[in-house]
Amino acid sequence: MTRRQKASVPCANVALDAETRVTADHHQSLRVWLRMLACTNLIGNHVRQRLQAQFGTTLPRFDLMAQLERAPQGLKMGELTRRLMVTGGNVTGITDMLEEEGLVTRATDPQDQRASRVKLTEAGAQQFRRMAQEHERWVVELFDDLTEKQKSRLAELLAALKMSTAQRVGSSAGPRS
Amino acid sequence: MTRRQKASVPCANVALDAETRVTADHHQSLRVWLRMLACTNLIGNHVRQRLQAQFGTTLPRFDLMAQLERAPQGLKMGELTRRLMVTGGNVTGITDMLEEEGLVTRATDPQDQRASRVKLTEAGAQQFRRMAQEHERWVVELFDDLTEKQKSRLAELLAALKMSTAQRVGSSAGPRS
DNA sequence: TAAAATTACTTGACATCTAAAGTAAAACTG
DNA sequence: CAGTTTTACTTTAGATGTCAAGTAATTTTA
Repeated sequence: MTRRQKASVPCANVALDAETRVTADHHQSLRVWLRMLACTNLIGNHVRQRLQAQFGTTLPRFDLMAQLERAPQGLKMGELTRRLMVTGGNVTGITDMLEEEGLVTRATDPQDQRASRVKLTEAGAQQFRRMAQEHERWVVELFDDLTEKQKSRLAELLAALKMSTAQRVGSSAGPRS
Repeated sequence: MTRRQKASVPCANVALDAETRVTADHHQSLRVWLRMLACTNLIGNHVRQRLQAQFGTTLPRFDLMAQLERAPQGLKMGELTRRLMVTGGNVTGITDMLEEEGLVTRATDPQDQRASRVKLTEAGAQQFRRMAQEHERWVVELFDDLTEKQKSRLAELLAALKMSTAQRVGSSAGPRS
């Protein structure tokens, strides 16, 4: 699979140090990954529970609607798949649900009979706006201990991590079965 | 209407600034949250696909085994539920699977007939050690563009975020149905 | 332009996951 | 110490997720 290019150790005379450094690096990266996962779980669980309690909806539905809200002309299924970073089958299922609930519409693209364009209905847009407002409040509240500077720095570092990661996940990156 | 148009400009500016600041803060927190979610999805998808391809197993199974590996005396279901930040029913299901595969054992706690203690079998421990080694390699590789300093800072900021969040998710924090 | 390959999406089988209800043992209460 | 409540876990129904196979339309290719 992925050939991990063995970066030649700069100073060969410190093999032990290199080994130690590599090990420390491993633990550092793992620590960051696990900590980030914990944060994501905490926040995600909180938001999910509130969405269910206050709006009777789910996080995946909210996420899909959020994408559509930024694209008034609608999005094709493939585009949704890419943006939500989930597989196509999944997007099909969630779109089915939202369509049944009258929150989105699916219309075959006249330019390409295979594709369909998904749009928020007026009811969907209204519901989303109400939810988005609360959603923002919840997230902001959870970040309340962090200063503006800390949030800026965190945003920067996560941008760097995202680029580092996206560059390396290659073709097996997104689940786009 | 015919009132003196005295709307003190300084005051208005202050109000506007305050509003602007609040709004900016909202967007900052949201930006960080969405960026973190993107990183988590990228890394999680990558790891999941590799676990499946190279070991024929899944991320939830790996995570559960990882918890057991650090607790040679075993863990009770409730403890696993807490550590994995998922609901009890979920842990029951995954444990069932791992038990069928002979990777873990479930033994009723003699002190408390309701509870059961879950342990890695020798086969489970062996398989986990093999997987963990690769897992570490994958994660480290994805972080490769970040310097040690950046990773340290990221770890710090995520620790702060985790505390800020954990403090506020209160009773509805973890999914411990 | 007919056949092959690709693309866009859906379907089906199955693994997670939650929320809520169910079961049984332990702890608490009057 | 009987009755209630709590705790630990399981079960169930339903939503979400992957992966792989299927369908149909578009594009490529020979």
